[in-house]
Amino acid sequence: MDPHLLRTYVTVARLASFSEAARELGYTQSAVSQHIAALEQDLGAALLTRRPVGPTAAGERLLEHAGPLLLRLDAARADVVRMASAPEHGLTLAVTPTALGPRTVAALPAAGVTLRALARADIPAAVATGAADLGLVDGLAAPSDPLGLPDVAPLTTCGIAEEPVCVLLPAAHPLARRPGLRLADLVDARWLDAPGAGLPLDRLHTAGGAGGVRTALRYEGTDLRTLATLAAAGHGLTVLPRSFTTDVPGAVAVPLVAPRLVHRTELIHGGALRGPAAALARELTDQHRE
Amino acid sequence: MDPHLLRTYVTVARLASFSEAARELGYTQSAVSQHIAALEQDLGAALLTRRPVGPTAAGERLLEHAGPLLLRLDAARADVVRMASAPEHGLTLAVTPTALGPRTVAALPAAGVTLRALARADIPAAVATGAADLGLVDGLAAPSDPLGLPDVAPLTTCGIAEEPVCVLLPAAHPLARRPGLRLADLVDARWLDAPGAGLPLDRLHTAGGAGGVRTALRYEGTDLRTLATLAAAGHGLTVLPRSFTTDVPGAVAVPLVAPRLVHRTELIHGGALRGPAAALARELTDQHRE
DNA sequence: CAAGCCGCATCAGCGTTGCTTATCGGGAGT
DNA sequence: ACTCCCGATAAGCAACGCTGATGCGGCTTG
Repeated sequence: MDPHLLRTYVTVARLASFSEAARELGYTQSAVSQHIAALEQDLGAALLTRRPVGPTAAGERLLEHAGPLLLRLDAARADVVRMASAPEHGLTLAVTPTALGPRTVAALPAAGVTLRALARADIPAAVATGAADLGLVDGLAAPSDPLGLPDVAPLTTCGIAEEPVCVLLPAAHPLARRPGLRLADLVDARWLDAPGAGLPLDRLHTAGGAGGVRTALRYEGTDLRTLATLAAAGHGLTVLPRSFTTDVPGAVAVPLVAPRLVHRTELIHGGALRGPAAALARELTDQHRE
Repeated sequence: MDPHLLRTYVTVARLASFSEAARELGYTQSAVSQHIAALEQDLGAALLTRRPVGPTAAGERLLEHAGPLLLRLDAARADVVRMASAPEHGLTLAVTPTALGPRTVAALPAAGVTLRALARADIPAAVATGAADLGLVDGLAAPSDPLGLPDVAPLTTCGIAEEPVCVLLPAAHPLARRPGLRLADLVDARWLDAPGAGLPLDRLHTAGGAGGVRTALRYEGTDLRTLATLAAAGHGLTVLPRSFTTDVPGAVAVPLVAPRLVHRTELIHGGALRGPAAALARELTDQHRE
């Protein structure tokens, strides 16, 4: 199974056309046809239906494998060349929106930094393939428990910050005066579902037990300011790390005391840390250790 | 990066010899030398030191990637051909020692079953590569929480059983009369460390907080009977799923009530379930649902 | 210290693979 | 029914990859 063949296969499957795939890959249509034929003969199974072009059952299966496989391949290549090439001057960070706490921002070098906001699931891939030098991922976890990240490649991750999480309530909310909230107090509440903002509610689901969390409004952007404003206006509750809950007019942040969850931020990097990336990583981990 | 080249690279690195690797792979020494040269040129980095032969820093890095990569490749091939080939008559199960509960044993077909006891970390790989049709993995987890398994390939897992865990104590132990035990009661106790038996203590570590679990005796076998006997003789405590704690002379099993952990068993399988494997999987999951 | 040997690199030769151009066959739209 | 579009197939050619032979450096041995 040549990765080359695999790549043309996924291209054909994506475009649903041999000729289109050939154009995109810079081959002739004949070559693509031969690639697919070679793959099918090698695996002893039909992978594509022709006319119309589409994956068979076995082909669907192969597609599920192909993505991670090619990703890992890129990751391996990137990781090795990174060790041999000269340390770069710039620094690219892949981050989830809520992973950039004030302390982290303060630690950034003054110039030459590129921030790339991504969905949390894409950050390991970005770091692995070298699209970013470092990744910052956050999430809800039990204290000192690691976040479970998809292992697309052998990456190193270490926690760099943990802080309490707060529930953001409109100031007029009956529970806004409480010193602390238990999730059980909020079983009847409506939530803001904000999958793009990095704090998925499903972690609350599983931590809170069987009761489903009901969502009032779904926000697909990544801007936390908007999210906080929505919460203040009473469109639903949301959980945020404490340092993000200051200065939200009309809203009150109440710490979540049960279940015991913290907002945890992890730094993730490949094997070779060189140049400014190494300096930043050292600083962030040292801060946490202190 | 041809997987072929990768395979010869890991072989050379493992045997620390070009000629030996050539012999094992059925190539000439010349071919192996060319393979390595091609890889090094492709990646633009030296991977091996010659005389003596050993991986460089970049080579070490590549080795870490190569294993999972080749595994995934095998898994993809196995998964696809499994969909196309005729359903087999036999049935191979990869299991951890404690994953085979009495209910599971009862559900096995009368003939044609091969059981393969493996370490838990190897079971996903065995299922992915087709070395086993189904895998049974157990572990300690919070109720209805999935076990975190290494995702070597797109596999499907579903829980098939959960049962309380018990601490196995010598009958004479001062705590043996208690109706239930908290882990906090046992901070001073000595434990049996049995990494091969499938219930690693480290899960207790993380669940129980910072305090280290001190081990009195390390048992590297996989036999639970021996483990139970050791516990009964006072060589240390151990945790076992309840159904494994009956009929241990001289020992008493006391349920662990805090932290709330259950012994969870999961069934793991690839994409194509056919023949007896499908029947068994259906039965086990149905039992659990009821 | 010198000779021999072992092991990796290099080179020339050759078979096979893999890509291209050209052509065929079949299904859909007009 | 004609035509267009798309994928399969055939022939040709270049490049790749393997083999066998040779070169060279280091380690062992007498």
